[in-house]
Amino acid sequence: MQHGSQYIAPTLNVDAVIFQLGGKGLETLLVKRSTDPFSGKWALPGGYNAVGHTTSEALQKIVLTKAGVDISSAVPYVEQLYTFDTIARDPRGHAVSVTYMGCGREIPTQKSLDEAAFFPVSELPQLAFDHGDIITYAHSRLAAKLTYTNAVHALLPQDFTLTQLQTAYEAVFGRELDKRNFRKKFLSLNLIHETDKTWREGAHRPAKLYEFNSHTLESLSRSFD
Amino acid sequence: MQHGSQYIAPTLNVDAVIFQLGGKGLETLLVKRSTDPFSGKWALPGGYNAVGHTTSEALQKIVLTKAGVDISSAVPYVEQLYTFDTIARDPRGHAVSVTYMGCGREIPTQKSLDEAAFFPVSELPQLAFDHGDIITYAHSRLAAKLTYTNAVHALLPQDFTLTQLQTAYEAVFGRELDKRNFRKKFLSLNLIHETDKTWREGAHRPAKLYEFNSHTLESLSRSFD
DNA sequence: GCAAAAGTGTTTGGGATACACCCATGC
DNA sequence: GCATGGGTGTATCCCAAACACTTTTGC
Repeated sequence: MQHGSQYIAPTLNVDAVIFQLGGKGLETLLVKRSTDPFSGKWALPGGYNAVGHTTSEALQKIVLTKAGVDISSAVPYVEQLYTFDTIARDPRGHAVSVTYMGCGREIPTQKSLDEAAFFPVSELPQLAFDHGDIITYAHSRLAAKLTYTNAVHALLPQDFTLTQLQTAYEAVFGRELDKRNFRKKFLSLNLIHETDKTWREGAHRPAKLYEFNSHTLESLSRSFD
Repeated sequence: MQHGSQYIAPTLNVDAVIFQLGGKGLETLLVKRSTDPFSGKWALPGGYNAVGHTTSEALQKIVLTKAGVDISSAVPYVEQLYTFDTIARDPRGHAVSVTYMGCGREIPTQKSLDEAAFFPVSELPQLAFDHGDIITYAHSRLAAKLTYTNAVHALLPQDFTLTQLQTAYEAVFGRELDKRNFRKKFLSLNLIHETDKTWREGAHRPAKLYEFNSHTLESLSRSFD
């Protein structure tokens, strides 16, 4: 097939699954659609990717505009997820969506075009398009990433307690872990070190605070859980 | 941004990294370009994805036409790899490429538009576009897949010897494995069973032939190497 | 002193690794 | 009988999993 003659490209979209931890575990950012199709339904923040912009650039701009979230400052870990391309996924016509997955913590949302909110992945509303599938896929990918990389750092503050760290893993994995085994194993990976600070909260012993040695993504020497 | 006003989509391409085992280890399918850009250079089989066709459909058709390889019959394992989208990757203009990785064995190539051949990944010619990066990425992904799935089956015949199986792993991993440990570990995964056939070849003891219990993709209970 | 979360060790079983010789065949 | 690749077992170490009590604080 030659370009130019009668080649027509499908629409190119980008969509983002942005995770953070909240009171009810892992949450994902959604926006309420105000136009058809799926007007009134919640959806992943996303939109058109025009020629001349990379998918990351388009994503950055769209998520800021539509959901009021600035990925470059508030979402330290972002990776491309998968490209969804079934013909029928958008009732307006063939649209290929390059999806991304990102993680952050206490992500601030500015004023935006659409109403935006974080929903616990365990209590998602009805979703537009195939966005439910995309979230499920992103969740499983995040769980996998936590087992063989230091990606958790993006879900935690700079200084964190071992309990917070364990809670992050439990929220993503959806199951409880043994405290003693978790600490022994994680500390043996040499990814984090103690600080001289402690965290006091409530009527109980204060917790030591830890820091990651590096905030760049690394593969673990042996996989975790 | 609204569709319709002045939205123009980038060109959508698909490209395939098709692996098989050959005399010099892991090989990948390339086609020789006969037109600019990169005329005369080797490239991955790929081409335009027009509206109305999924990327798999487009891939299927393009690889058959340009390289003479019928994916549906000769490439039992195919998965989507990554979407490459840097603006400058195609000198003709912004083209987003959805790439796929596939594995087969003794893949027949029919007559095709372009000259097509398998090259050992250790001896690749100069490649067009960013196709060298794509192959490197596909190779690392394949190695990872072999550690946690039964995907090797796609590189082997229906009946195979344990030596063939080990050789397949060694070719993909690029290093040698211990024979006794390999056999003990692989057999303990319960993915394969002995047949009553044997393989005679050369002046030495004949080898037992094995079969996979299932040819559908499965995740291993514990990861391999 | 009591409630609440932080912190800490030992035992046991199984898989990972390292390693060398005998077996069945063709010529 | 000899060359060639097929086939096999053991000892050691480390990691994974299971499991319960003491410590430090606020009130």
